[in-house]
Amino acid sequence: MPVITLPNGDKKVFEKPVTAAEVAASIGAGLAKAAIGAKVDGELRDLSTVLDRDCLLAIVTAPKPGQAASADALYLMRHSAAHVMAEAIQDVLGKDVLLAYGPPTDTGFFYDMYVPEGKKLSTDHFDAINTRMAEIIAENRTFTRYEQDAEASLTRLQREGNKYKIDNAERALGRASSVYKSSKPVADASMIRNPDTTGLSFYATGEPGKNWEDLCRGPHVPSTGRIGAARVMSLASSYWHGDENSDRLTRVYGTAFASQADLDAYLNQLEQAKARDHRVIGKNLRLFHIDETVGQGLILWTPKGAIVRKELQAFIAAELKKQGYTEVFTPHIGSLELYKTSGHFPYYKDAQYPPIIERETLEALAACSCAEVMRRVEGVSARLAAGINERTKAQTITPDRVLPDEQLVKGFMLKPMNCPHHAKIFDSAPHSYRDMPVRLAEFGTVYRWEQSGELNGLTRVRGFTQDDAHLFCTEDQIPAEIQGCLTLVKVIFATLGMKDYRVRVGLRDPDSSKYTGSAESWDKAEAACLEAAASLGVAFSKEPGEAAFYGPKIDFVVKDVIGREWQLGTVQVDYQMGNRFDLSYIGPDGGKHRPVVIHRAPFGSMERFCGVLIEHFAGAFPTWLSPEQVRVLPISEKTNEYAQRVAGLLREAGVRVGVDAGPDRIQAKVKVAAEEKIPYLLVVGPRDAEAGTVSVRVRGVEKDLGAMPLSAFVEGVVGEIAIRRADLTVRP
RNA sequence: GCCACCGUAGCUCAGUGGUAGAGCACUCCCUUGGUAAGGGAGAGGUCAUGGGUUCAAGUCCCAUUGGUGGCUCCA
Repeated sequence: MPVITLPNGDKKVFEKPVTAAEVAASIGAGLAKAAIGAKVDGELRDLSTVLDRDCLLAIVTAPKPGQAASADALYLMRHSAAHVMAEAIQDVLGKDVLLAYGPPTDTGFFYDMYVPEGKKLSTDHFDAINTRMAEIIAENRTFTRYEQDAEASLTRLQREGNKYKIDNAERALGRASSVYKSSKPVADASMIRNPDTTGLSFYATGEPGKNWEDLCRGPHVPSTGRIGAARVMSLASSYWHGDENSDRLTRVYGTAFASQADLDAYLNQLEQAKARDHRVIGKNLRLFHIDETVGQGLILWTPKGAIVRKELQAFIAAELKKQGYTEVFTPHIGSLELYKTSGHFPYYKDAQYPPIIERETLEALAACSCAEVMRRVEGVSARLAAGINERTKAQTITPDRVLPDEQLVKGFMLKPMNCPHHAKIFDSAPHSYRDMPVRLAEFGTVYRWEQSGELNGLTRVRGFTQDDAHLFCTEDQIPAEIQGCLTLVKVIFATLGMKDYRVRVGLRDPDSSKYTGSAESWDKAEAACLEAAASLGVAFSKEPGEAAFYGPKIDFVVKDVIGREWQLGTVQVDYQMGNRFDLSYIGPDGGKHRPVVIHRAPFGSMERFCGVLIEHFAGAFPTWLSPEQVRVLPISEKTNEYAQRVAGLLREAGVRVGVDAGPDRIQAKVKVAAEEKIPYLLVVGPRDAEAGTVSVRVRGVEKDLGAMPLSAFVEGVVGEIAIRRADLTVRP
């Protein structure tokens, strides 16, 4: 006698077990018709799920026309559409395409599959796949769930010869995989585990034994017709279980929506996003250039982009000054020994440009074997090893890396981080506890050997300038310093009108012993990070196990126009660097103490941050950031002279101004300037020349706003720039 | 780095084995005008690079290089 509690608190009592569909029908015909799934005690289930005990039940419905679909409804449709797409692909390419794993995602779904040798899935197949998917949806076949016990299931999968599904099944059953030795955990075992029985569930799209079937945990919509609209989107590749040593699979992305209109709107939105892409805008507005002859991932800042970057940097620098930072400059390279001391080399050598070795040394090494060269480059002196091992109280440098001095290869590295240089600056003078914290800031350019496939416009590059600083402080000062970093973030994001970011607080994994520093220190630092993050007023997540081994951290993450997340900045507490570099300050007791170091680059790099800003503003920067803030447009060449006078006055006032003195008509000049997203256009003709006025047109306002005295305009625009206003406010 | 796709004028792109094209931008000429393109002419190419197949290659094949989307990675 199940008692079903509905979301509004109503209770319904049934004499015998009922399906969720029957409950929906008992509530109303309209609900029954709209129902596509059920949420039982918070878990998404098929509508056909039998309810045989007391539970909370919410019916998941397809949205009415014009209404937004619920996340649950989209999940059901997309999970179901993944089956439909898989069937369509097998119809088009053949049954020997082996299905592996096909979950819903935020914007659709994908299905990983193995395409046998000799066959190829390409975008040329998309029309056929889409057509077939539409047919399957039109056939409105029922999603039929049935269960088999473990042995029968495995026997069946063996017969079908799909090792991926066997692997899935074994993992779902909690057994070690007999097919794969991958050390990585299954991506999401719950996708296929049947929570109710010890067996496994299968779904037939139609009749079991007759129509297409797949091992699947579910749930699904009742029938294919309840998927509003679906289509295949793109091809990519993936590894089985995300393990690059495992099989390479073809990942087919698709998406589904409750209606064709929703799908069209989504596709349209993707189109729009493309126009906001910083790579597109950067090219159109001539902000930056990447040249293959210069090198992958190396940004050439063209004059206009250089202005944006410079203004942004000046803004950040001004805020740092207010917070008591002191600026330093350090070179782009440092000796190998420096990075051996910090530990970056050779531990992160794969992520760095290879060492720069002097010509004579290189010639001497020419006779050595490759392995010998590596050994001599990566080796350290006995003195250095002893020092580090003593200070870190561990065998940080193993004996096999210690070589006699004459065998060590000396050389330099392009710096992958600024901290070793800054540590050396700190160490170059004695420090009293009275001087702490020491805040060393530098827009420091670093170089990292990112994998070529990861490079992306301004957001992932190989040479970039961090808004870096290192705060050398006492343990007691950590909370205030972290708070200061976050205040800076708040001020700058607020000025730029950026609200769409999230914060991750990386905490230590309590089970792990890999961390350095005492438990009490960690507790305090973690508490300080959490408190500071909470004070920002945006969403933040605690991420246990995500701390660096040397301390907890706060990361700032933003999304680009196509939904990819990029980490901007980070604030990291570091208990280790003081040891590696033997840093100290004199305490009140007259003795030496280790400073704690806070690494902070809240905006990450100027490159990535500018990329994000370009997308944030869609290239329409506020006046203070705009490469060209005002453009004067003479009506005809007869007023060119007046236009030049206007421009001269603005330039004298510190405004970046241009003049379009060409032979075009005013309509053409306005159009061109609008496309270049210039904040203010001043149209000047004989009337203005006579009266000493300018006719103002403001970006985003599609008409002439009338004339105003030139002096008033200058005053207005200069004021707007001075306070870094986010919007355009000067009006006649 | 791996997989797939792509690379034609400064930009956006057409060109399915037979004489390299369009629009915009650029230069010049006409037009001297009041708010999203007035008109005309001209110039601009080693079709990413290198090799191969072919009587003939932008087009087909191989390699390299760069880009895009994913995967993996990201101190």
